[in-house]
Amino acid sequence: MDLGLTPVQTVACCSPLSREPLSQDVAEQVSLVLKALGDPVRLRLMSLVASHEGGEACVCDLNDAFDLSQPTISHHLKVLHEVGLLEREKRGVWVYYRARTEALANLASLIGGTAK
Amino acid sequence: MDLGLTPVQTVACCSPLSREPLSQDVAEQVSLVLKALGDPVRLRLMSLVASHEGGEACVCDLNDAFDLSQPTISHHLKVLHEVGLLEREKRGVWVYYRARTEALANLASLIGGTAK
DNA sequence: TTAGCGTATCGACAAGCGTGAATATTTATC
DNA sequence: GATAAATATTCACGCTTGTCGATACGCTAA
Repeated sequence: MDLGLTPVQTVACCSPLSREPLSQDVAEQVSLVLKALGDPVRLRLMSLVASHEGGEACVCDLNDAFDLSQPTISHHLKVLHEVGLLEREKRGVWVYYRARTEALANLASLIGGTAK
Repeated sequence: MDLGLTPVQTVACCSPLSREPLSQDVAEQVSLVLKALGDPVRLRLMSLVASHEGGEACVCDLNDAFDLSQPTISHHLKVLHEVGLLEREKRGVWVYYRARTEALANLASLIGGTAK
């Protein structure tokens, strides 16, 4: 079933939790996305980026929002990126992360949705 | 901020991720719920219960759906219960778990919502 | 080229987590 | 009572994960 898609892309193609039992394969993919969000720091990072103007934020801004080392923040951003929740773009020395709002929307409808 | 509420109850009272940055306190509570769902087995358990007729299922049925020991399933159900995603009711020797669909809906609107 | 800055990677460590075997608890039946 | 069945708890064991310090990489400006 895996075609090199990121976990978030898998989320887009299935009925909500309450509609029918999740297959093991799908559950494994979706759980990766939820696990990525299941950390206070990453959840705040995601929220900071998503609520920032333009839906994107520079790493330099994000570092200052936490009492954590720069490598730690970088690590969390990588986790969110690998799972497909954040896009990464480098501009000069700075790196900007953008939230994939459709991914969040898909995840939301999988969790709480009733349709499809 | 904690008043003895379960983590899912905390989810109900805040704006979506993309609306404004999550506070650290809220992020900590919400991440507990997401962490609970961030496991393939628990995600399937949640889906099995939620999609079952009447929105509830007996543990006896759930055990058979996995290649895992009974204590392990019991453990996962406990995690989902403690976080407030599942309600527990004992009828005779059997235990039934029911999905809190409003909790799922609240979580969904926090993740993917734009309103409020 | 060198220096400096922003970001990522590596290595290591403690803490947390999923799992099963053994055991306990609760309820129904004999 | 005793026995059996359904579910929960305890304990122990690897594996994963969050964190930081040290270091490397990439870009820009002197």
